[in-house]
Amino acid sequence: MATHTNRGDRVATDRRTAILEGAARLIARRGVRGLRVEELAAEAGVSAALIYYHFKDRAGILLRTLEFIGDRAERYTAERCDGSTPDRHRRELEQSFLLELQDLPEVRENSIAWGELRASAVFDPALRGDLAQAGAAWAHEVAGLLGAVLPVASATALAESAERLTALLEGLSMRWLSGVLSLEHAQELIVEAIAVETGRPSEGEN
Amino acid sequence: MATHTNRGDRVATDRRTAILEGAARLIARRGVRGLRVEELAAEAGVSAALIYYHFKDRAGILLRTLEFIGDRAERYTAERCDGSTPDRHRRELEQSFLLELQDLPEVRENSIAWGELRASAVFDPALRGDLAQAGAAWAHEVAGLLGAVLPVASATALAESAERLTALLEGLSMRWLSGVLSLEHAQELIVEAIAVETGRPSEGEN
DNA sequence: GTCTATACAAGGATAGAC
DNA sequence: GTCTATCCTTGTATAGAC
Repeated sequence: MATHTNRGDRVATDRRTAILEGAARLIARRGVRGLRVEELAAEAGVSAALIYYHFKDRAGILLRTLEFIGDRAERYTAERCDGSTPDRHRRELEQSFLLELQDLPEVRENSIAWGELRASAVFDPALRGDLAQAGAAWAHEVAGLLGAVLPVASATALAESAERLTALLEGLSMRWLSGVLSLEHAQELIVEAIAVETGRPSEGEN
Repeated sequence: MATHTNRGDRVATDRRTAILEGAARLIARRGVRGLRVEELAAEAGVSAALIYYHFKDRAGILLRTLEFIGDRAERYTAERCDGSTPDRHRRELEQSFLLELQDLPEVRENSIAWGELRASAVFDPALRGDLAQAGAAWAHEVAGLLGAVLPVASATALAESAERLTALLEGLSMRWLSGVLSLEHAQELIVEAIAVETGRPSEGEN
């Protein structure tokens, strides 16, 4: 369709991105339900009309923003630091979870947005596609890491372990974000859960 | 203050309860954020003005409803069927979790409301008190049940196990409610998690 | 305590100029 | 593509009669 790319298009794309970044920030601050188009316009430094021009309506904004956040998450999720030390694999597994439990703006934004997406999907089936897809990809990745730690485990056992660990992380993340659980404690709990799931209760366990 | 209780008070109390029940249903259907006072009025068969008369404002409705739901949850949570069969205690523990994973209107309502409360608390610190209190009580109860299964475990180990299991249940519950995980699978996963946490990997595990 | 009627505000969305 | 101005729906909350 687009036979050429002029400066106007570049500017437009930049504005689009600015809007999405602003939306991510605002969702982290006020939630999906608390996102106001006017406010987003101010945050992104554009007019409200422009947002409608680019994203059709409020639902469009939400959908694109959640996609945007999903893509962005792959950046800090994609930590490949191979090597073959003995329990190197376990560390890698732990890392992949601990990366989601950090008090960094981007991580918070992504976690909050994910929680919001999950909660909204309870009432809005339109969101379930994204949710299921991203969730499955994540679980699959975790199952792979688990497989490296437990080479003898069956594929289904690995898949179920992965489901439990990812579901647990979501639960812990929500407790952290809702101010009921400290970040440090959440980190300890997930690490210990990994230990339990991989059959290595660490010191102090029963 | 109230020196007597006449028929008018009885009716008023009934209406109050009807409103709270309606609110619970509506929250389960549309979420906390989707709760509309007019709609609630219709659902409860009263006028909107009456709701404001009884609950002051929208926030008041929410707070009372969440209390109401919390109290109601104790009913089906309070299953005491003692006896001292060998792994009687484990069954009791499993039951206490499986009670939260049933496709009954009341259970759904409570689970959804709980998820909404959790999600709302991320942006509204006013809700964190209720959340922390109810969560702590639940975790404590679970720790007790765990203690019966693992008499030799330390108190902290039990508390941490309880935290992991309750957080996992919340995560699984959200996945079920958001239509990404079947109820049966959620039940299997929590039962298996209990097995793993109590150190008895069931058949098929690695 | 409970209702009807209504004021009032906020927010989503569009029109039309540039 | 982008803005300013504006419309209009929806939803919270109150006034005042009964």
